[in-house]
This record gives sequence, structure tokens and C-alpha cells, in this order.
Amino acid sequence: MTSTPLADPKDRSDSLPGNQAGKREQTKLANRAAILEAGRQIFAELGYESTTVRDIIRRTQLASGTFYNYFKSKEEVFHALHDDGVARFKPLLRAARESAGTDFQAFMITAFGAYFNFLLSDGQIEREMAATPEWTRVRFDTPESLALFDELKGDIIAFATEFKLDHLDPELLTAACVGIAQEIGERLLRGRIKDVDAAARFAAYFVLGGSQRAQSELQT
Amino acid sequence: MTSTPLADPKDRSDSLPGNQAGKREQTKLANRAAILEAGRQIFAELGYESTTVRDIIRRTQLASGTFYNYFKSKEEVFHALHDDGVARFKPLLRAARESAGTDFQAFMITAFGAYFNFLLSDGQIEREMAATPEWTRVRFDTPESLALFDELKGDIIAFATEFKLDHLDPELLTAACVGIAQEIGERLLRGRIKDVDAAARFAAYFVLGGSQRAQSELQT
DNA sequence: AGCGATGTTGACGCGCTGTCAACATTTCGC
DNA sequence: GCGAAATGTTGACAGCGCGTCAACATCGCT
Repeated sequence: MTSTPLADPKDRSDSLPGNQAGKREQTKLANRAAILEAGRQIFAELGYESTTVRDIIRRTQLASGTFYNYFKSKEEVFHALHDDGVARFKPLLRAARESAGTDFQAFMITAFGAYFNFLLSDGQIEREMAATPEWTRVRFDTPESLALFDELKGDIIAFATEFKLDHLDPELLTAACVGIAQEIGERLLRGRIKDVDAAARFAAYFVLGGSQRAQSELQT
Repeated sequence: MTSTPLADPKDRSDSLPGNQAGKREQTKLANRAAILEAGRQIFAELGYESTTVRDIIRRTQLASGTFYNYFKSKEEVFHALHDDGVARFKPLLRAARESAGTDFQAFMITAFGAYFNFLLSDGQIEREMAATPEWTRVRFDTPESLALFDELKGDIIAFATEFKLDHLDPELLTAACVGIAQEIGERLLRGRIKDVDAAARFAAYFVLGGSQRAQSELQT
């Protein structure tokens, strides 16, 4: 990086109304957005495995080489889209925590419900499964989603402390919650399970009862 | 080029009296086995995504075209290996059911324990994860594994009936068990969780308590 | 031995990948 | 404004994996 010390390099935005950034900056944003949008569509149409970088770039006005100015591979596009989803879901989880206060049960019901509804309505990438052969799945754990898991783990630890579930490994507890959410969520997406609210309540009570039972049995 | 014939042509093993199957049949078996074994190795070394059909066939003595006489794609090889694993695990699950009799708790502990130990010792393909970047997973639901799920679902239904858990959707219950097993199993494989037996007991008690709680709360 | 059946071989055409030199546009000092 | 440098775009290209297929080798049977 050449650190151009002469004059402020990027201060072209001199309080001009409407003129937000340099043209270069604008098209960069636009191109990136175009690639992401094209990727979203193609992944939903062809599934992750079958789509190629060419498929994505062909849906835009850009040349093939340009793709690599923005992403290293289709995987990176998928990651970006996935992280987008995580970012959209995060506030929902936080809302669940805040509205629940210290009520573990309320938290669980709201959180599972939020996740399942999110999958069905907003989970743009997750729909990719619909185009994917029944038997294949690709799943990514981006730093972004790991951060979400950690946040969830924090919540779970807080409640576990509150309810004196002190014999439970938070790692195991979080894993169980995530696994349940994943597996039921997938069946909801595939239409193998229909009733979203019932599923959320089931999952929530399952976790509650499971935690208590594990706690009492694992006293040592 | 190495004009190495596959099985040396001069091997007139027909002198052996106990030679039952035709030579054709034998080499077919041998070739298939060679491809599968090569696939097992390569998948473990490179991970599913990065390995190519060429990588697999290159590790054998066969020509590239021959691969397609046995499998349509690397995916099909992976499926076969996966089904192999399922077939090896199935008896363990059955043993768990039989040794447990009508004891739901014993069944769950044994079953989870069997699965986790299987993953760590025998789960040949699942090791593929070790070579896979931290954040990518590919998972397959072959007919074979779906059959296993169904068998498990049958067991769960039986116990649910026995214990009058009649308000629980078996689909949800099975999904929860599978999700827990998957997620904890993965953490075991990645070394994020260490104690296998503790994990099995946790999972078992979690399912027991979860089922009961969900049953009593979902009375309507 | 001889002949059809069956399996193997590797070269081929195709499409995708990632790169790069040539080109176009923007930015900035003057 | 103007010209040069910085920055971004383009599409052609070499490399490689894919799946096919005609030629070939081997087997099984009479």
C-alpha cells in the first residue's frame, strides 16, 4: 500500500450534497453487489455444488476476470451471503434474549421460533437446498456463524448459571441446541415438518427438560 | 508409459482347484475394491471437495476410463463408502436395542456411546473432516442412512409408546436425537469435546428429560 | 482353437479455472 | 482544464478435470 501522504487522498466528499463518494468507489460497490445478487440467484437455482464462477459472472454485465477482483472463489461468495444471513438473524436472537429477561423457557421458545421462521422466510441461501439433490448438503461455519454460536453459548451459560445447571458442559449444551435447531430446521425447509410453532415449542421444552435431567443425573 | 497390465495376464491361477468365480468376476471385484480403497485414502487426505476422480484413479493401476465402469462420479464413491460405514454401524445400534430391552435410558446411553465411539474409531470417511478446512462440511443422506434413521425412528416410537409419550411427533423426536448426535459427534471428531462417555451420558439424559418435558408441556 | 461377449485403455473435445497484458476510466497534482 | 499515474476492467489463454468412445485386450464358451 502506497501511503500517499500528499493531501488527503480520499476527501473528495467535500460536503457536496448528493455526491457521496468517488465514482470508482461507487462502481466497486455496485459490482460487488451485482456479483452477490447473481450468486444468490444462481445458488438458489442450481445448488451450491453445481454452480460455477462462470454461471455467476455470466448473470452480470461483468467480464470473467473481474470476478476475481472481488472474490477468490464461489465459496467466498457463498460465505459472504451466509454471513449476511447471520447478520440479519443476530438481532432476532438478541431480541429474544431481551424480551425473555430471565425466563429461560421464554427465551428458548422465542429463539427457536425466530430461527425457524427466519429459515422459512428470510433464509435466502438456505433455500439453496431446494435446488440441491435430496441427499447432499454443504454447510459452512464462517467466523461470523461461529460468533453467533458463541453468543448463543453466552446466553446459555447465563441461564445455566441462573438455574444452577452447574454440572453441564456449556459446549455440550450449545451443541445440543444447535443440532436440534439444524436438524428440525432442515426438515421444515424440506417440508417434512409443517407446523413451525409446534416445532419451536417442542424444541424449547426439549432443551429445558433435557438440561434439567442431564444436570440431575450427572451430579457426581 | 507403463504398459503394466492390471492383473498379470500370465497368472494362470486356474491350476488352483478351489478357484470358484470366473476371472472376470474376480477382477471386477478387485477393481471396485481398489477404487473404493483409493477413494477412502484420497478423501481422507484431501477432503471431499478437493479430490477429483483423477486423484482417485491415479492411485490405482487403472485407466481413467475404467473408473466410469464402476462409478458415475466421486460422489458415488463417497456414497458407497458412506453406506459401508452405515452398514458397519447398524449392528451396533441393533445390539444396543437388544441389550437394553425396554429400558429407554439404557438404550440411549448405549446407542449414543456406540455412535460416538464408532465415529472416533471406525468412522473412516468421517475422518475426511480432518483434512477439510475448518469451515466446510459436506453431508450426504443416502438411502442407506435414511434407512438407518427410519430404524432409529422405529425404536424411538416403540419406546415412546411404552412410556406413553403420545403427544410427541416421532419425526421431531428423531430429528432432535439425530441433530444432537451429529453436532456432538462433530465436536468430538474435531477434538473440541474430549470425554466420549460423558458426552454419551449427557446426550442420553438430555433426550430422556427432553422427551418427558415436551410430552407434559405439549398436552393439549 | 476360434469367436462373440465383456472389460480396459487413453486420447479427445468440452467447459471451467485463475492469470495477465492490453486497454479504459478515474483521480490528482499542477 | 490537462496530462500522467493510479486504479479497475476485459477477454484471451494455458492448464486441468470431466465423461465419452473407438480401438484393443482378455475371457468364457463351444
